Amino acid sequence: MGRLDQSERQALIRRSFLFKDVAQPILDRLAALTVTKQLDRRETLFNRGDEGDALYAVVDGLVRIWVGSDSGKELTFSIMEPGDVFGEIALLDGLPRTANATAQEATLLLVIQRSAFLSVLEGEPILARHIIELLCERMRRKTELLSDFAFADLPVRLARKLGDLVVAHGEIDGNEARLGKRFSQTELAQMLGVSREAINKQLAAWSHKGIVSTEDGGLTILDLGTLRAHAAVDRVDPV
Amino acid sequence: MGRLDQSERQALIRRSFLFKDVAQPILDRLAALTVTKQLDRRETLFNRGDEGDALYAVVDGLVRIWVGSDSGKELTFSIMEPGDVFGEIALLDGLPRTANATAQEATLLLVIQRSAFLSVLEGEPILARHIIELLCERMRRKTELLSDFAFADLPVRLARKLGDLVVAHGEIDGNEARLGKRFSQTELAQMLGVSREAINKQLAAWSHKGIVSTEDGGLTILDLGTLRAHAAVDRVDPV
DNA sequence: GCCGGTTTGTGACCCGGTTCACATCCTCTT
DNA sequence: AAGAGGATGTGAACCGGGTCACAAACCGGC
Repeated sequence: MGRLDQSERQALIRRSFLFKDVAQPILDRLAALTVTKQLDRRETLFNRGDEGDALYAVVDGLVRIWVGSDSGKELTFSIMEPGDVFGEIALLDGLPRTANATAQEATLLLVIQRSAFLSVLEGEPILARHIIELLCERMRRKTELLSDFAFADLPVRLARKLGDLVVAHGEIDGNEARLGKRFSQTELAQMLGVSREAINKQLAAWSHKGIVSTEDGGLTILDLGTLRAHAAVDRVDPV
Repeated sequence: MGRLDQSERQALIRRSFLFKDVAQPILDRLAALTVTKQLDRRETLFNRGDEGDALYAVVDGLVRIWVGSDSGKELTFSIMEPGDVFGEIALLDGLPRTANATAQEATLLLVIQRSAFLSVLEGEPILARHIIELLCERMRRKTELLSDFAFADLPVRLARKLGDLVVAHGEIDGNEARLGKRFSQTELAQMLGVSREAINKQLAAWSHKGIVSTEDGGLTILDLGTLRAHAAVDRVDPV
């Protein structure tokens, strides 16, 4: 992992769904205006309130998007993984960033400057379409998150979150799935907006029932079916 | 309030910020494809899961956008008022509606069919820009709502909500503001995702302190300053 | 192979908000 | 004017999760 040459950057841009179907010469121009950025684990990329002058694409690593209260609690909105694009809101409307972004682990990013992106956006209606789709997708996620917050209790929310994480970041193997140590209990707690202790106790309860296991530090789902049944309780149809 | 003729519909469309700067002939074409729809108080316009084949603009009245859990609780995301446009998510991405929409009172809507809207969208980059801005604005609101949910307790959230409602739907008069009977305690509770009783008790507490009054059925803020101070506690800078 | 920082595990206690159960009171309808 | 359906006001009991306070295990680095 390190700096990337022009053709590698082009390839990366082309891979993102956002730039699918955009004319090749335009992509080349865009790639030329792109730089890369390396972040250490825990390094912060931007903070809520900052000016939003760039769009980012994850090449390698994980970036956590979150907000904090000044009593020190944190809420994680999402974890961006390779291929994901983020930072679009402030970039598009010119207002301050709505959330913080910090690298969850050592991370390599592709950085697209605001001016470069907007000039392409102006001339490429297809890009605008993709942006709109991206925003719609994000809206749906946030709506989902919000109704979970309002309606579902901890066991249900944790079951759902684990189900999602396992698909995105784990290895599923029949009715089992391994998440390993990718996410600490503190991190899980921040995703759900609850205390670390509450997560620990729920996992302990499920562990006794044989639904999950926390052997050797890593988290393993032993009974995905039952976990998903927990998640399905009172589920508003996934839309 | 009733049906509108072509020129009135044109005027309404032109008034919405979404169609600002769109070429006149295109607007005329769009207006011609538009119909109006009258809803009674409590009438539902669409439900979560429905196909999203239209975009709506409120001409007169109020529309509540909400989701429900199957244990019967409801959470109100927003109240659309005259001039507001809604229903864009499902319209744009072609997926099912993410929320329910019901008329809060007798309401007149302008209905723009999906096909008509999309054909204009294709040829008008400026409209795409406005859509993007609308979506960004909605994202910011939802982010705000979500962090309130995660971080703020009832008094703070209620103070904030009342502050917002008073600006949007009340009459402010120096340090006082009248909301009248526009919003019942049940409706307030649904906006915050808490029980009706909790709202009642908080209002009673503030009433004793002289911050609000619930005389003659309507809600009046007697001390806007203090209310806003409550709302400002632990406020993540409004972004 | 030991030391400091992080992560996990767990119990005791507390508290905000829910749930339940009523008592008014208000407002529309007929 | 009466009655019905909402909306409001309020107390008692309960409980999910938060907070606090540790103990233990683990992990990387020198």
